[in-house]
Amino acid sequence: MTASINDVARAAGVSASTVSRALRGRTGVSDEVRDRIAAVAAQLGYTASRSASSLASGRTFTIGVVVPYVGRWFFGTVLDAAEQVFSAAGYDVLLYNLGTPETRKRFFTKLPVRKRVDAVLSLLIPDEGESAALRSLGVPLASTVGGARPGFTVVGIDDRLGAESAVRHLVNIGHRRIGMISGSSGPLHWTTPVERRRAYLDVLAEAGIEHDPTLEADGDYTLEGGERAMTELLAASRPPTAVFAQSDEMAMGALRALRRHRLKVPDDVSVVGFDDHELADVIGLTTVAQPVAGQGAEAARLLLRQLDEPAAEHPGHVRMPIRMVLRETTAPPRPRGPQ
Amino acid sequence: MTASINDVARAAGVSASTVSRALRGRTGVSDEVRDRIAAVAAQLGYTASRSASSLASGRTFTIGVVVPYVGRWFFGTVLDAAEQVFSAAGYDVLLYNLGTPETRKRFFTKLPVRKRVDAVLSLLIPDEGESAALRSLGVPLASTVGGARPGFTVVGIDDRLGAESAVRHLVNIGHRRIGMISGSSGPLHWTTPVERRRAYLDVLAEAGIEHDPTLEADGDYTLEGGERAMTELLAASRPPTAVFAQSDEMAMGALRALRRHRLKVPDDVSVVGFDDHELADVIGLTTVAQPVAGQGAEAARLLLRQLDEPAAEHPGHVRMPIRMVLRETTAPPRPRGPQ
DNA sequence: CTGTTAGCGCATTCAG
DNA sequence: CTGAATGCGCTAACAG
Repeated sequence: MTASINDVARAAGVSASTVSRALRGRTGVSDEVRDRIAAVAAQLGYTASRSASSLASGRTFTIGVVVPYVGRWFFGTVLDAAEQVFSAAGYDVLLYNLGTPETRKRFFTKLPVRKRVDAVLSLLIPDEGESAALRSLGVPLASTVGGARPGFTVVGIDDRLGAESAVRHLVNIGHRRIGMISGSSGPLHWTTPVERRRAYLDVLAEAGIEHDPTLEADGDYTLEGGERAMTELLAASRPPTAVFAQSDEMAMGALRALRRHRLKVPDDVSVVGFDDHELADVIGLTTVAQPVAGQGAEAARLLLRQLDEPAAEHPGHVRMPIRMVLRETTAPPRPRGPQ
Repeated sequence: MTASINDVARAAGVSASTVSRALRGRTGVSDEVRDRIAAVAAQLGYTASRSASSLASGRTFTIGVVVPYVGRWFFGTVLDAAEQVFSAAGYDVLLYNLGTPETRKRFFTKLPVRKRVDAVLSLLIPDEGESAALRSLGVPLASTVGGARPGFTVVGIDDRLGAESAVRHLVNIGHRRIGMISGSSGPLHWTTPVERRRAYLDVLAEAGIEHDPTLEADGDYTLEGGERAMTELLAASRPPTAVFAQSDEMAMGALRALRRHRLKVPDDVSVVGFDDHELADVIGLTTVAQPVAGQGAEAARLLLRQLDEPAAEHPGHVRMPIRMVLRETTAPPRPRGPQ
């Protein structure tokens, strides 16, 4: 089949170990021999078998990346940035897309990454058991979601602060009936929606607004879910004049629902999202911007650093900055609300 | 470290080969022994090392997927669908994100997938040299983009037909000054924009409309590119009353540019896209819908089939259906055009 | 049905 | 600076 290290050794008139040393840039090979080997290898189209070198060295030069759903803009963007960092450092990426409960369960019970990767980057929040499973791999772990977790380097944002800015903005421009579309359908350990909800409740309380449970709906972090949730909210006896959606995709779903109900944004209802999706600007969506690609790149970098300097001290939790972006989907409520 | 096959063998009181056979469901192991081995393996948390088994068997149970840009909706969606098919069949996915010319070049010269994968799915169109490089791997190849290529199983759509529908729609509702935002900045072998442009020219000719080169601009298949391109078109001495964008993302960029110029869509300018992006509906974009996830899943399935039955006959080119989706960004031109 | 014997292709000792 | 030996963990023949 394809050339092996012995083929190269024979053609270059040296031993296999010399080829191995030469090609990996190890010291102890004369320049002349190194050049000759490089030339022969190139000519034969030789590439070391990753399986064989992993087996021999114990290193795989592969990073496992676990994603809840690659197709979603947020995760695709994080993955994109992380992959660039990894590949620039010579690592390959093994992708695990865990969209359904079954695939997720299978992944964590079978752990196909065992003995296959040097580190794992998780774009989903593992529960206790899943965390333990990952820790049992004995490799560096990082994550770009959720709060601090033992054994993980977590790169994230201050969800509480972000959500507070969003809701406070609505309060500041005069809204009192403020709804929320949350993304809480996941397991309990998924802290993001919990944090954002707490911020919502806090800001309402702080503004002296009584909390109305009929103003909350679950949007499942999807466009369709956001649309359904908004429809629910509109069906309330006293619908909201403003809505905080915990993600831009849900906010866009809400906008669609509003359009279907022939309600004007922001005249009838204001909408604020979270993320600063690449299309938020096209739509004119007011939102809380977070560095999505930045978090992926940073997490990847921290992971590589752990691989390079296993002994050094490594941060457990890094927080990246967020900022409020005002666009055209929010405005003061009408003198008298709809209805 | 972690348990090896010998640990399991010893604990179960059998030989390593029996463990190997038992765990892989091969025949020739008594049920009693099989159960015992399974129990011991589970208890020890044993998973076979992929490196070792690949080295011994020659199979990797890994598929290499080459993507130009994971963060883009189109590719993320294709990848998502393909990954699901692969993982359901027990294959892992090695992801190569080739966003820049450098990473792309490095990938095709070093071919890190050599000896690492059982098959390759390409979501980008390789040029002649790149195709040859992939073919040299000696594994089944598939692609979801571009036209038929030797050595590849290509799953795609009829780009010509799709583009014709889009432009014809604009002609049918009365437009005569029809611009196009293309995605042609890539290398020449990228046939998609070429096909779509030919369709554009054909439909214009068929309608007796003279082609005006100032009505064409390159949008680079990105949102920003689409915006720039639209801005260019608006600067023409006689700007278009309708625009065909070769992708929804460019169309969205065009919409943004139009908004910035305070032009109404579709009153002042009609816009039609291509893809049926998940947000096209939110925005009300008229577009040519293609089965994006469907193409990824189908390509993955065909690849697996080639792996299962290497000897059988395999299709070289599969075309999936497309359809025109009319929404709110297209309408007949004003009685007298803008200006 | 099960154990024994050989490698798979490479990295890593250890000599020289 | 270089080569020879050894083993990484597993699978695939071959015996029994």
